[in-house]
Amino acid sequence: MQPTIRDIAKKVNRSITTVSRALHDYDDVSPETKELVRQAAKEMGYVANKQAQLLRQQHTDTIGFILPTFGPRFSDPFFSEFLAGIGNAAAEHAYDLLVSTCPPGEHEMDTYERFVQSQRVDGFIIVRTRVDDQRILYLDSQGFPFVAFGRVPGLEHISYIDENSEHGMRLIVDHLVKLGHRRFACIAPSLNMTFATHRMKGLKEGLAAHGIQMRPECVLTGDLTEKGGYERSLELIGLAERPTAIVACNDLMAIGAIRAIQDSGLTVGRDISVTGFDDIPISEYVQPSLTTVSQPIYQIGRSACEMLVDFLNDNGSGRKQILLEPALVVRHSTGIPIS
Amino acid sequence: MQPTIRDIAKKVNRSITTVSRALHDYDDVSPETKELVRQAAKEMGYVANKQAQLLRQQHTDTIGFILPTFGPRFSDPFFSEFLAGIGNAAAEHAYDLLVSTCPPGEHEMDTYERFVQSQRVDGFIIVRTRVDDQRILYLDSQGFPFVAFGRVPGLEHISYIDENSEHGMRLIVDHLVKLGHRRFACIAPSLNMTFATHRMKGLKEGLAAHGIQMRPECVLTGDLTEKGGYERSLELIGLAERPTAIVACNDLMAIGAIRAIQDSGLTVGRDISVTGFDDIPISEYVQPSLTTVSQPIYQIGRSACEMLVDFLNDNGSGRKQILLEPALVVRHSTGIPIS
DNA sequence: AGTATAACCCAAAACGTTTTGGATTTCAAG
DNA sequence: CTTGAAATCCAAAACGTTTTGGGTTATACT
Repeated sequence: MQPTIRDIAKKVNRSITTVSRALHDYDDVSPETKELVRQAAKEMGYVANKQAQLLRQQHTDTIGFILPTFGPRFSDPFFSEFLAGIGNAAAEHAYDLLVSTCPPGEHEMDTYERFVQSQRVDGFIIVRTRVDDQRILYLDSQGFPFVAFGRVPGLEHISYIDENSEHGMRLIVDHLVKLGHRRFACIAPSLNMTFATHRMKGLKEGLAAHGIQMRPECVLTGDLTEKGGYERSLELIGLAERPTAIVACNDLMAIGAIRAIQDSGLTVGRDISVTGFDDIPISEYVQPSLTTVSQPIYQIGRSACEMLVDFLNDNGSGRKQILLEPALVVRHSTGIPIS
Repeated sequence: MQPTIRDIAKKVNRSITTVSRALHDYDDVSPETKELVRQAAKEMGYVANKQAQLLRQQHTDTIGFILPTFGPRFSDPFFSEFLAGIGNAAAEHAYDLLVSTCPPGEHEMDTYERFVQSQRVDGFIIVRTRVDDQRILYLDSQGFPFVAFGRVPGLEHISYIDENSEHGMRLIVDHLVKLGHRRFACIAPSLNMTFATHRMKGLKEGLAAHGIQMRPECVLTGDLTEKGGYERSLELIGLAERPTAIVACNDLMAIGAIRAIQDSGLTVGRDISVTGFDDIPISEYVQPSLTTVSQPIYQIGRSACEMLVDFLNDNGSGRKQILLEPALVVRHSTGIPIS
């Protein structure tokens, strides 16, 4: 059984008040008493009961993060890196991280409501914002603290960190156009994710700037997995007027695309160029290595967490919106089109 | 401000005792009162304050999981899938998941001690067991509930779930030998991870069964990342008597190996065959696709969590050791050696 | 001597629950 | 009418902290 503050009090012959205050270094406790208490606490292996402490203090020192898990084979490296970021930042600021998993839709909001109403967490980190994002609408309406990775249209006041996907996509387009590409295709995620809208906007505007337009049958939507990228790419390859460049909206789908092209007997970077987005570590190792746009996912996780912690402590000073500039990473999945 | 049980009591003109008991469906509350209370609770949007509830009940309904994060670019798909497994299982049993991140070594034990002593979690899930695993030694000595993914030598009594890596490796060896391979090399993880010892044992015994022995310079240790696999493979390729098969102890390193072979101007599956271990989703999509051993990571996460929950509820009946049989997945990174 | 100040200490309340150990009422049986 | 049991209810204690609102003593100053 863990010793309590009461046990220490008994041992050192002081009141529990004094013990508590000694441990918290209040200055109405004599140095000798403080030393005495600290000594005893250490000897007895005392560690404060967090539940009790937090109940009294009326906050939780924990931040919530709900993983939007899609299928059972949920293995997007994006998330483990992001999680590492918030986890480490949280640990540094003595916050705990309460993680829940929940597929988007249906019971998702129940999970959020349960967490805020039962006062289990002080704030949330929201990832992959959506267009009509119920999670954010709800938290915002409740005045519950959160920071989002991703903007959400129509809600400019919320705290977010995001990368400038429009710009990232323009970098990709410029790169491909410079290589000589004119026939573009694209594999987009479902457009209710805001990052998808930004990437598509950047893509279309980038192309428009060069007087290029994608034909409607050339833009398909995939589910962000390799499998999705693979299947959509086969469709694109089968098109009468075959595209020379497939712009995938994330690396995983791009990797699927590479594979589809190879399975069709074509060569990536010659017959068809492929680009990704995210620069997950593996994209350097696939063959050919993937031209993509890098975003510092770990760092974004860290920053998101730190923004939230700042907010919880200072009650909301500090910068609330951050937009990161991405960088193009040219590798070998893109080349001069042969046709 | 969330309403409390006291507010409900006032509203329905009963004591807080009765309200509490009504909400918990005790049978010393009249049906009418129950209905009344429930109605009021719903109207007022009452949700129990979890901190208070748990303080009183002297447990936490949360399980702890500490992610052993190596570098900042921590993006092992293994972990996101495993996490999804425990997360979903925990949610189903109304447990929360407290996740912390901590690089192995140094302060790792502090993190564990803090969690158990501050009574923040009811039990732990431990992943990637090590040979002298301080975490397990500590938890076991404290009688603190946990289940491990991975056995640990000398501690047969602990609750664990593991897959039969020895067998998995023997499947790989048999497959390669049947193809005609005799010159094997291997990229092992640090041998203080128990899964590494099992896999190496399986590998060596499998080879021995065919009268094959690996030369010492042919077994190198990598850090489980693509990068590590790539670098170690370059060394192996540079060897005077070049191996015809590189057995990597996980998929990520295998993917690095594939890349290294290709960068050296050789072809995978002809000049050198490569095998992985884990069957992460991407291994189906690299080129050539990876021959590997599949283990149901998501399911293992689920089971580990369920074992722990069972233990916490029943106080320890039920099966405590599970060993899963892996399956060989033959793809295109292995073939008949040409030499 | 009286009083103000500083230094140190503590009892009790509070946080929001659950549980303990009855108390009261009702009603049927004796 | 008394008794016992069943059906309802509740005051208070408890969980382990932190905070409030003081109290006591010693010292220094007028």
